[in-house]
Amino acid sequence: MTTIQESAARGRPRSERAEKAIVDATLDMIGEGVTVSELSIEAVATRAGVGKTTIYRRWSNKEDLVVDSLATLRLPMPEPGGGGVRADLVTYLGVMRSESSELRNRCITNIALNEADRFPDLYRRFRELVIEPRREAFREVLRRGVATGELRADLDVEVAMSMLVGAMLFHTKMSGPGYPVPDDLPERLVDEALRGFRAG
Amino acid sequence: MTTIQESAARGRPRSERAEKAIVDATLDMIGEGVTVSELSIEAVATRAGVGKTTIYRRWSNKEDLVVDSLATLRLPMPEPGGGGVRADLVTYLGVMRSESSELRNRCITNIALNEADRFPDLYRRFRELVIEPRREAFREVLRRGVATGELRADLDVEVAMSMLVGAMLFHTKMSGPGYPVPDDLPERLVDEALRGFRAG
DNA sequence: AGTTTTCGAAACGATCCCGTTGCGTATCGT
DNA sequence: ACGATACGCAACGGGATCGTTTCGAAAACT
Repeated sequence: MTTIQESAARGRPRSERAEKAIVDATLDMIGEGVTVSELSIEAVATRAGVGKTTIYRRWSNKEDLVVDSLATLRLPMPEPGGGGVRADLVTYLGVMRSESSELRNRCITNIALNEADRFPDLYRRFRELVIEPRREAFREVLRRGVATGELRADLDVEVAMSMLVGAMLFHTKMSGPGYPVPDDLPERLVDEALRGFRAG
Repeated sequence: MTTIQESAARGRPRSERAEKAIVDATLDMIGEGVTVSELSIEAVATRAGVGKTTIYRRWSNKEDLVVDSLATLRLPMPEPGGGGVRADLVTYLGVMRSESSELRNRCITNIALNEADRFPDLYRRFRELVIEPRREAFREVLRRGVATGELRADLDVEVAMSMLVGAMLFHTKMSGPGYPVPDDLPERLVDEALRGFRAG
């Protein structure tokens, strides 16, 4: 049967090592704040220690390279435990906080904040791939809180999420270099917010 | 007396019209999402209908041009009225919301969010000039609320501000194109937050 | 009128990046 | 071994922007 052959694969196979180096270089640069517009294949190749040919052989354009690179980011979304809404929210915000200091994860917010207008196609794919799953997980925590009666029944989940996530973003992105986000910010944020969110 | 002379000013005076056109072009482009790195003097000159010479004669480098341009942004910070904390907060967030749709004011968040890492010097000046005054005005509203007893005495003003401003930023910047910020978001945001902020 | 400075426009050589091609070498299957 | 493919590298012509310089015209003061 002509099933999907392993495609014969004659000749020298493509180097996974080179591929990883290319993706890593791409993500690192984006994480450092390089815009998609500014990101040059030439710079990626140099940084990855790879010939331009090796990149062009795999990706036909820059946008594809960026999307594929971002797609490799499988984010460590913590499994919400049974510790209640407060613990779950603190966990999620804690992940955001720790991620903000890691180069590799900075590219998430960098893309989300900077490229929406200029690369709508890239942004749309990125949004479905990375942003929405995380938002949904966050929403789910709040919805569960409402379901268990821990949170007010009439809580505006969307507004609540934007307050918590937005506050975290505000600190990680707007504090500027040299203004580290304090360790206990997630707790303080959640406690302050829950005063108004709680039922009863 | 050799006071600060009007410097004699022989020869043809510099055109204020050209200067304004240059600054306008700069702000417009930044508002449209052009990075400081990407901003080319050549493009500014073309857009302003001006020779490059005219720009280089006034600003020795791009960074100075950007800072000076940003400095012309005197922001319409609304005078907080006597309507209480809720009204003042809604007013401020409303300004943020309406500004997000104006090209000229988008450059504020664009600079604040994107350029901190790569142009720390520019960012520092921008922060002192634009960001801090606004934050201080916002903080002041909250502090006054605490003073009048309208808000809890132990309210963490910094956290409260980050929740409100961050939520607004979250909606204006992270919703992506084609997701307009609803008119009543400021009210909803403030009402949700005040549930936890209020005294009593 | 004469001097001085600015104006917009054009051109300079230099540098960067584009996407492609050719090269010699390396690493697979057969 | 041998053919096929991928590798890193260097070079190509083309385009954009850099910061500077030169130019003739315009606009102020003495």
